[in-house]
Amino acid sequence: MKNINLLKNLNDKQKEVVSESRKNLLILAGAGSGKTLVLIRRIAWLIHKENCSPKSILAVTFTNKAALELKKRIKILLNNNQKNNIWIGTFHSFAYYLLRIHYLEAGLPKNFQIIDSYDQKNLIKRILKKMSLKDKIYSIKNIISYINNLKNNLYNKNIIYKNNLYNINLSKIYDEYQNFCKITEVIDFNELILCLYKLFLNNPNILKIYQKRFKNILIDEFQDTNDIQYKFISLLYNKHYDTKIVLVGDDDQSIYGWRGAKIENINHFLKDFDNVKIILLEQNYRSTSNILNAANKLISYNEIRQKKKLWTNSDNGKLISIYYALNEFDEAEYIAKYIKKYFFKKNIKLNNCAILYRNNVQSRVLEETMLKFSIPYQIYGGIHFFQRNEIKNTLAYLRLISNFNDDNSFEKIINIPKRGIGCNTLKIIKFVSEKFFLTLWQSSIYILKNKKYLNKINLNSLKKFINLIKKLKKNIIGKSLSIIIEETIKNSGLWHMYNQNCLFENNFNKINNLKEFINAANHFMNISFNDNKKNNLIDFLSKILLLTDDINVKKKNNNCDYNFVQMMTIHASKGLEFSKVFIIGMEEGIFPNKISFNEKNINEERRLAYVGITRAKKKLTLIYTKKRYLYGKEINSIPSRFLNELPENCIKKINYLKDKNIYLKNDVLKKKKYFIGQNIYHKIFGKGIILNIETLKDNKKLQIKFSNKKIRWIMSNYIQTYVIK
DNA sequence: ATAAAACGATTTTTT
DNA sequence: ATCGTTTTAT
Repeated sequence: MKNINLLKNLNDKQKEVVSESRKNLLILAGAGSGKTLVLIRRIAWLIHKENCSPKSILAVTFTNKAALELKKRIKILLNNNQKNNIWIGTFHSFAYYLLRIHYLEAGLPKNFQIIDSYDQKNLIKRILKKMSLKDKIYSIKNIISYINNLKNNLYNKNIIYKNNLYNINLSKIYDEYQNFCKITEVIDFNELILCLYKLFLNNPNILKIYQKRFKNILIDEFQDTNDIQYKFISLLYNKHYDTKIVLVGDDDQSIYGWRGAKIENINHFLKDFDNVKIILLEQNYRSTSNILNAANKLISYNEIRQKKKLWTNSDNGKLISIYYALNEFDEAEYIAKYIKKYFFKKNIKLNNCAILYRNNVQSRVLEETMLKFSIPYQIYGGIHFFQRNEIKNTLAYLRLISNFNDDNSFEKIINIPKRGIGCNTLKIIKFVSEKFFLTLWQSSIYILKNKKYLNKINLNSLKKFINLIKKLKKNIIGKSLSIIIEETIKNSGLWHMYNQNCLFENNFNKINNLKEFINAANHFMNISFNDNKKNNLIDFLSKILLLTDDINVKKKNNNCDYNFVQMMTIHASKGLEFSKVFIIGMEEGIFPNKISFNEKNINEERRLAYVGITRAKKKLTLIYTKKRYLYGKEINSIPSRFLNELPENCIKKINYLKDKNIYLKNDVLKKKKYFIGQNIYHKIFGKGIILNIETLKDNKKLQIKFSNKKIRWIMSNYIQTYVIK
């Protein structure tokens, strides 16, 4: 083990990063410059060459996925199977872990729970209702950014906002929000980090323990850190303990400014910390010269940036194609035909091919077209697994069981499945809760005890609900997590509710998601923070919000394993690479997005384009259209300004428009016709015959008898229905 | 209390 | 177009 050469196959700059001794480092690592490899080697170097204890190393990543990858690769490099005590994780999981230990000093309840942005949104809606403020004026988006801003500025209300009525109300909403979190024992994602920051600030003795321990701090994706995270790093760093920080980032790939990330933190670091050495990793091992030249030229239109220029030893490669499509259907078909031509005929794995887009809505036509051409694909993103309604409902039951005072969850499921507790009953429960300063649960108990406020029927419904929750809670004792979840889903009536209408495609998926959730429970418990193997429900419920996984991948046309065209937003593609990349919708208003038509945001859009382009290894195709349907309207497209910012000698224009006009009239505009008795084929259910047709606004609901004799209603626009010619 | 109809907004998304 | 929310009708 001691013989591994940690500098093997590295260029000079990379070697410098791995072996630089006892200095604060700022590593500006361009796309495809071997950043992760270098980070891993550096960690191994610290342990083997500088005799640092693995315990002294804190490595912070932007996502759990990245953390897992880092852990895995370090384990392989260090070639040991035992736990190595290196702390690798996100800011949030680090904060969570420490706050569970120091909850008392942090002023948190022992069983505090975490709320995600979805819960946060719901909570704000409820507060607006309670305060009778119109959420059109006080938009949820503004309120969330107000809350996050305040937390980023350590609750200092005086700094940013003027004293007008609007801001006074915002401030009131904020107080309500914080108060509500306190009562129901929950904290949001930002508060996690802020709480730990405060804990350290107010308890120097605790801070000292961790300052002494973490003498090597490495932060990946530094351009994505926000204010409070930066403040936190500064606090944890103590030069008197010889702490050394390595920050790795790329200001050109900063695409999360809208979420509060501050590229300026790179400059702050240079100013605030002593003895910082900057190392540029500019040699790219991923792309051809043409692709890199295009990326460099494009990003040079951003004026304020750390000047950095990617270069490569590889040859020019193919020219970048720019295809001018008639509309989004033509756009998708061009890609489908290309894939058929180059990937199918030559038998190249489809995983090497990615289709990237600015907005998720753009994936729909792609999806239809891939199905039409029988090309297997995977879509990343869209609605997150844990934000699906059926999962959220299950979570709400589980949370209410573990904390009766969780008002958010209480309100969410009080009438799911329907049990005759409507908004009037809820209003009364709320009224009583406000009158006596009770949570919704306590208020319900009060109402039941005093038999006041509600009539007999409603009283009875409420009693049934309260008893159900009590029964569910009793039932979990001594059982394993997946059993708890399964029984909660079944006993709560959720399973029955979704299963009842299982004939509909939607509910069929929901039941499947619930099954997946039950299975996932065990998997999640295995990913624990360090050695903490406590398998209790409370820990699990917080963890799944922190340790989100890639369950939200949608696979279709699954002919063979691991062979799908990859489809995702450009944001989601960050950190990945593909031989062949298509970027679609290169049009003003779409990319750059029309909401970003101001200088600051245009720069971020440009960085996004830069990220997209640099995903490609061998061949890149950019597509824009003449016309496009968007939100039900046809618009004339204007080519994206980014297309004009590419060097002429790297690109090749393709324009088949003339031939396409005839083709379109005959094919794309023709709508499918269905009739009773027609034989069809469905991608999941197989062969079937149409029994009944119900016409809706623009699509049709088909009742189909499948070969297994089951009868289902299927929406015709679900496309999995194929007409057999 | 619940179902149907009208209305309206509409980027990116991880923790 | 589509999804979520609010209003209106049963």
